[in-house]
Amino acid sequence: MTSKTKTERILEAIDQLRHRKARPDAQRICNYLFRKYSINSAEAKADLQWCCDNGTVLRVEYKGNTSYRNAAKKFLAVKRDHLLKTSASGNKANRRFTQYLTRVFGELVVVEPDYLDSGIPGEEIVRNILSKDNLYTRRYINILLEKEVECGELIRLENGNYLMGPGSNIIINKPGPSHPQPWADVKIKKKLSPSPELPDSPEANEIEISNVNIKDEKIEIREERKIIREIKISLREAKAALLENGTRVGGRRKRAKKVFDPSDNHIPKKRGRPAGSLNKTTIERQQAIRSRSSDESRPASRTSNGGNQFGVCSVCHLQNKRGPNDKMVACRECSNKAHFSCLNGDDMMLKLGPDNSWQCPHCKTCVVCFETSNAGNLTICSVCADAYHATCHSPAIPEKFRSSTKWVCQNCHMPEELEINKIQSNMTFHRKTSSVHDDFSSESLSEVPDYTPVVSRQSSPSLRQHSPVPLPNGHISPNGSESPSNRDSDEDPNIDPSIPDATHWTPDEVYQYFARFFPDEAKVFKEQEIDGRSLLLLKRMDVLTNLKLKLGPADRKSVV
DNA sequence: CGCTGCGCACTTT
DNA sequence: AAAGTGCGCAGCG
Repeated sequence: MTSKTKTERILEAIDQLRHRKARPDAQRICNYLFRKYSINSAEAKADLQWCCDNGTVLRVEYKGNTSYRNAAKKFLAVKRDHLLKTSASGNKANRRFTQYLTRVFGELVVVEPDYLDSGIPGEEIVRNILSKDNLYTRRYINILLEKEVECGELIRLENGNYLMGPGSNIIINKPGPSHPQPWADVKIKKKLSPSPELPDSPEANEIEISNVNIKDEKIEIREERKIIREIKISLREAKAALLENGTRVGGRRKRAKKVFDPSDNHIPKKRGRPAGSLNKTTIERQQAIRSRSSDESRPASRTSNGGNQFGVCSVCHLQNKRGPNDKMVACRECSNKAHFSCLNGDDMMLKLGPDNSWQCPHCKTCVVCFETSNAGNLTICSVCADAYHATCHSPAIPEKFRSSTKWVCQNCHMPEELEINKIQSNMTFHRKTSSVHDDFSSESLSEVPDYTPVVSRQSSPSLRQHSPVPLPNGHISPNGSESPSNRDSDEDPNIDPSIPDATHWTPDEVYQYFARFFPDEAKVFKEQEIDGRSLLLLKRMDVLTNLKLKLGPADRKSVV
């Protein structure tokens, strides 16, 4: 088994030690690797460090000493608890079909072990079922497959192929002796959470979904992806075993417990530490050992904790920092990392999100269907960096924008009625036709019925038309001469009264206002001659894309 | 003597 | 409360 990767060897060592109830510390892991693979201590430690850095192994402090954990198993346990709570919500698969499917999987996997790796194409499943009997129509099979995916019995991989989900046992009916074969029973004790939009059962309604926000959903999706990775790893192991001609893999058989004197059998044998043996002296001893060895252990732990700052950039493939402030950004989904500076290019697939989180091109998913680019080319919004399949976006993304760096998604797109030209022409029109409000400069815009809803309420959530405001130079803005109480009567209570009314500001007043907070950026408003009204018409997209402001990660927040 | 299994106290979830 | 952890002991080769 020298073909094992270093990660596999390390994980094997950890699993073995855990199985033995021995602490999986560096020393024991090294011993194990030396015994089993003749790997020297230095190399083993380097491998262990490598595994810690790439996240497959977790370094933990437990009971005062350092242990190493199989990250996958750690994750599975946490997720299992979480999902046990959530899986109570209805949405059951067709039990009969699930069993049917399980059998089909077993058969197909025996014919083609690679299916354990790549998943089974839907068409192959359909064909197999159709060839057996006409219990199901092709259409119905597809519907049932969809349902299996939704309830987690089946998993659709990124390539569109299917794997049996964590809730099911693949039964591999291998010809030959029918002795139990552990590898033939691929069990992963997990349940994928049901599709969020599905549950409509009474139980599901009891679940508080009002607090579920987008962030939670994204975390959920990320975790589900990790589960899929776990399943793939487990299946790969099963495949390896299958290819080994059915020989058992894994640890030694447990020896039968020997009872030397049957009369002893009922007497509880005192083993291990006596009660409360981990007393103060033990702890103190451990602390003493720790403080003695802290000089050697600290650098190691620092390396692992600081792992985010190191690693190879998946864009430029360099390991080193490229400048004093060039941090590594980690992909939200996988262990890929990239230099912050490498993500500022024209490649939309490498764009950071507005919250500075990043999905590498491999993990980038359509925000509608959550499928990756494997399910079709993704078009990235140049404002919010969300990705869409052309047909997932509503309306469908026109062909000419599909590889464009200028496309803006519907969420970020300025509504047509807000386009400045139209508003301006609207204003001109209003000026000419209105007999009541013919002096625009002295009127609050909020009093112009066909203008207000568009501009003051929608286009500028942060700057209002109302309330007199002391300008930077001390004087009150023109409409401040009106009685505030008068205007407040028709005011949106959601608008913060501390936000000044910029309606009638001159470009210079706009500049002065912003100069107090953003002395450098404020110049842009002066250069562009943006007066109060123009300012109110600005949309987030304009600020981000048209003002030529240098919007670094921190700046973006303050502008939006 | 080192590896392994495991009872049970302790810790974490 | 349940699950995870690993100390410390005993058996084995």
